[in-house]
Amino acid sequence: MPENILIAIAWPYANAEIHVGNLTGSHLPGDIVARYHRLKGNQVLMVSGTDSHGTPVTLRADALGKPVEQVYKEYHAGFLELFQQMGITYDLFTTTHTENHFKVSQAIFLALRENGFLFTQKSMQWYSPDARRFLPDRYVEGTCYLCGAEGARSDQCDNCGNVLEPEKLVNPHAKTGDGALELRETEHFYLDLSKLEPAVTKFLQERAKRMRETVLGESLGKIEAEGLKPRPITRDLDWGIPVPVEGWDGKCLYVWFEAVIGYLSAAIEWAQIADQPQAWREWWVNPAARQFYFIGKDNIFFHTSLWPAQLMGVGEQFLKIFAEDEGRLTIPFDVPANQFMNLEGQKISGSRNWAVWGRDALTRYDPDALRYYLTINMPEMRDTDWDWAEFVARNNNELVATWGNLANRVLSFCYKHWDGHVPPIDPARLAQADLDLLAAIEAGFESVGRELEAVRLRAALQEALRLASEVNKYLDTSAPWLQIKTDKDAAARSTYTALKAIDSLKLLLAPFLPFTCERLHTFFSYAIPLFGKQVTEPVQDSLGEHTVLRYRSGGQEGRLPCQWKPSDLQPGTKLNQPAPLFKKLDESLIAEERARLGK
RNA sequence: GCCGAGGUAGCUCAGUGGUAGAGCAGGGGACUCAUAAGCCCUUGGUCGCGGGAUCGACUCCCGCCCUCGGCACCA
Repeated sequence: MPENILIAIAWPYANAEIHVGNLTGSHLPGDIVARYHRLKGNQVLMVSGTDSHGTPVTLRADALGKPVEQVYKEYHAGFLELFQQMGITYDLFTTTHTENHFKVSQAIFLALRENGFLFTQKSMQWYSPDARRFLPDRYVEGTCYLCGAEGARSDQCDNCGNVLEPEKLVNPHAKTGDGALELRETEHFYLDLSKLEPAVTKFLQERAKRMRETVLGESLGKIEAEGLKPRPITRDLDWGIPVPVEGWDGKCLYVWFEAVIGYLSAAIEWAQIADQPQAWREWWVNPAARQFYFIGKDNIFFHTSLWPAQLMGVGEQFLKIFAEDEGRLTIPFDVPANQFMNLEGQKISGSRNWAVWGRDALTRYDPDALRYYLTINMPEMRDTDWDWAEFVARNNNELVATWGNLANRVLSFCYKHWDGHVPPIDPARLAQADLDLLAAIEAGFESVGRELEAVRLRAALQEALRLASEVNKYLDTSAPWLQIKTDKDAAARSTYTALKAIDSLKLLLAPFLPFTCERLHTFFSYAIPLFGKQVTEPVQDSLGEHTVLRYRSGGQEGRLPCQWKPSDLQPGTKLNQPAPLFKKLDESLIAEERARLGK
């Protein structure tokens, strides 16, 4: 029976391009797991969108002298292009600036309020009369009242590391250059996380066995040590989602509160666009649905504590308010957060251009070459490093040599000697060695599948590559290029065996290397593709127009049958002219790429 | 400062209370279907440092050093 799998991926913020660290951190692992479950025939919904609200976007817009909406839309358009080229197959990639997301977020807010998890509190905030707005603490600097260091942020001093009370900061001034600041009173809504702490603790304990050490330590360990404290969830801002309460004009829901709600609102928008308006419930009002959240380590708190607290806090109220219906929202199954990827030994930094940008890299390298390196080097347990020499070495020694060359050597040998057909053998006459190899490869559907289920993607890819190596060893032993000189039937059997093994490996590798596996799939002349197509389309609502990225499955009813099973390659099948799947990379590019960094 | 994760062969990483593992790189060999790829053999490590309980630890406990993240108004 097909399972419902929600693949939820961190929402990229609309003030920077996406780099390899972002890709390997969340978008790529999410896509790999989504493709695996689609191949298994499960019902997958993979969603994310551009986080378009909040102060950083407005500041960026001010700096560029452009309207905020234009700025977020420019980044959004770039994201859509990247995901299509990289094969990140979102069922819906939307944005937080939609009428639907506004409604859903406001309903969550009201449901939490109804259930008594919100309260209001007044506080003093720095206000810029010149800019006519309150400034976030992050944008106010001054002298630390504890250690005397200059350049302390009003909420925290980077010199002594202490958390500061903003109103005590000495000589405060705006980082953005606005004139004198004054303290003004303001009022905000707070989410009373302390009331939800027992529920969050239970939620984490129930998942402790499957969650990564890094994720659990960062959340459960933290709560046990410090507890959960109330957090403000509104801000003095005009770019965002209005607080749905009378008399609260000029205030918006704070971005971290509303951005995570996007996982739910995007599912609802997807259902509307797909013209099955109730379909989102299969992932969101279904205790059996499994939700996976792919994020970076900087985001752990928001996804393991805050978002579950919001979901559990709304109880049955959300569905009552939003749909006049009954039921509870599904809570996360796992949050396989990744660590960070550095670049040539240093932290990735957009402002210093110490980065490998996704769209730029794709102008010079094939998506599967990038996907391979980003997966085999994924920061699952600890930070990893993108090193151009290693990229070239792994591409040439592993991807091309072990797998690409294997597919090419067998296909071209077969194509040449059997006139473009799979050797017409009698499968009943296969030798023990042939059957042993096929059994070893077919066990991969279990072993690779087990790693993918547990979201251990490096291990899964390593296992698939190890199996490819088994086929190389088999070929060396059976040596069909020698057999064919003396015993063409024997050569036909070993070539058929190797072809069938490759046909199975193609599926095991497809979640990781979708473009080349799809191409290999066509060499075998299959009628049904492995994967569907990505399309963009405009959507109109009361806020205007936004463009979304969607995924269309290649199947008749929008879904392909289960293909995650061993090859059933028929002797005598017509093949298409094969060609190498990957390119060897020249070592000279290492120096070229390194020269680009930091400029 | 506090909390958390990590520090294992030249590189990237896996691992466990009982004589240290893989891939790549380095060295040697036989072969030629293949993108000079593949296959076989092989050299590398006092498992961050210092103590402790144990018959015995890389693995458990304590202390320290280094790297990274978080610390709730950056997402």
